[in-house]
Amino acid sequence: MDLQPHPLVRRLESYCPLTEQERQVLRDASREIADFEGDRDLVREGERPVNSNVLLDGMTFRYRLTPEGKRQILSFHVPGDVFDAQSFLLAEMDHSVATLTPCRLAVLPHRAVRELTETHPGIARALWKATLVDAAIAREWMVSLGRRDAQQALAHLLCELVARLDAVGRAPQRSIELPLTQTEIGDALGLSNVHVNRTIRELREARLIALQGRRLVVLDWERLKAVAAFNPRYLHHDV
Amino acid sequence: MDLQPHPLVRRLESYCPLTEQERQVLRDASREIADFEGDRDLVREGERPVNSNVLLDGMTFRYRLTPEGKRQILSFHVPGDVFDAQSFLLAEMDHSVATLTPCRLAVLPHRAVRELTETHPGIARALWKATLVDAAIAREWMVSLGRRDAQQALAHLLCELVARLDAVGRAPQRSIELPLTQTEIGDALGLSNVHVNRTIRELREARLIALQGRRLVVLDWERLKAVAAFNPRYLHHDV
DNA sequence: CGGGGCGTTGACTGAGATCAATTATGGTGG
DNA sequence: CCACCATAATTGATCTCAGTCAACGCCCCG
Repeated sequence: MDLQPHPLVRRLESYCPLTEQERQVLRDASREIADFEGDRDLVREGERPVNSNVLLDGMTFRYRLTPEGKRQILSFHVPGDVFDAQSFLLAEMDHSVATLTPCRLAVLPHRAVRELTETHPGIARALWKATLVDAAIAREWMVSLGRRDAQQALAHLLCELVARLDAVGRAPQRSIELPLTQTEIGDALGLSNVHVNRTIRELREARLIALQGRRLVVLDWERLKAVAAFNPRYLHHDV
Repeated sequence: MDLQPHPLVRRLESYCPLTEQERQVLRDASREIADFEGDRDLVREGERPVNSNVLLDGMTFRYRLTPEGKRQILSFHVPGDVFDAQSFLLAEMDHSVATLTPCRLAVLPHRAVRELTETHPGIARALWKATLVDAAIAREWMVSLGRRDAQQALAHLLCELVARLDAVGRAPQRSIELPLTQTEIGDALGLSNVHVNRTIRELREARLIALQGRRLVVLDWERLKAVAAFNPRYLHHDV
């Protein structure tokens, strides 16, 4: 029993039980660590990466740009997330990935992933499941983009980030680091930065949240969840 | 060489080469066929299905309902799609699935999927890849919902459906069966049925499409793609 | 032939975008 | 420690795309 288990092992184990041998080969395969500064592309649309990555520390996001220069943010990633497992099977990137903050990654060469998954069906299943949860999160965002108003959508995003960070021990007292500009929040929710500002003010004035600088404190979790109609089922946290 | 290969085998083979043995066990595992009428729920949010399904004929869609009774359609499915592989690994449904038209399904009991994927890493990889393409399609829809206007979003949806149906031989002359009401199109794109009606008229008057009843004919594929800024990369059709 | 679902159109409304300043804030160099 | 700069947050005024409401027509099916 590690006191601080490998984040990848911890995450995959939360999806499927692993044998001690599987844990060990996972640790071996992800020994290579890489550090990146904040606000920097890690992969770009159209590229063909040769590694997948596990986020160990920091925050990243996926995005697409339209020809008119608009940006849609497709997901945010927190420590423990395997944010580009898909590049192992889908050769060409259909979106870009960038850091929000300085980040530490564990590098998983596709070659190693192939070997791991062919030899250990349990690892394959756990990685597959990780990508399915990722897809479930994307579907939930579609509901925000299509059918929730600005206040509901913002509340929902905040609930989700608190829940996901809490699952990796980074939301003490429902307070989290939120290294997002209002423009980035807008690009995630399909809103303008101006409207995000006004919507944050609404939530603040309703005493649901406190948000200053990069720190979010949820003041009234129950009411925030109610505004968002937040049901964490889609995060598939409890097995 | 089958003249009319099993749709599941054909689909998975387009993702990863399979051995003759793998093809055979896939055929064996999906012998059970089920038929359903149109406009009927196949699975509901919160349920724990014991089968996955391959769509053989007809069209289905995923959706979520908000507490206010609004509906967001999350995806459409065409023959060959494994539209709920996720239920194999994520016990509880986070959305519902319904038929648009009368449908024929091949039933894949989770038990069989587990055995297949544990014994045949190639099948596991192909099924995994199918769910990754599904996620890529969801991400592309997020761009429509968040950052495309009604005309761009509608054109993009039509391009996607034509491209996906064409890949399974069901879009001769860029003409397809489109068994969607304008309300359903709106629920997919985050628009009202009224606005969908007006947007269809725009595309019709611009002589980009002809749409009567359930038949869509693309009159000017190049211009329709241009309006949508449609780049089929995200469908990952060519290997 | 009558009714319900769907498509179509018009009139009005509204949530959120855009434009344009102005005011924090945080990092930097002196 | 402080002036300086760029970036981000905030606010007000105006505009617009798309929603809502309401009516009517069409068509299929019983």
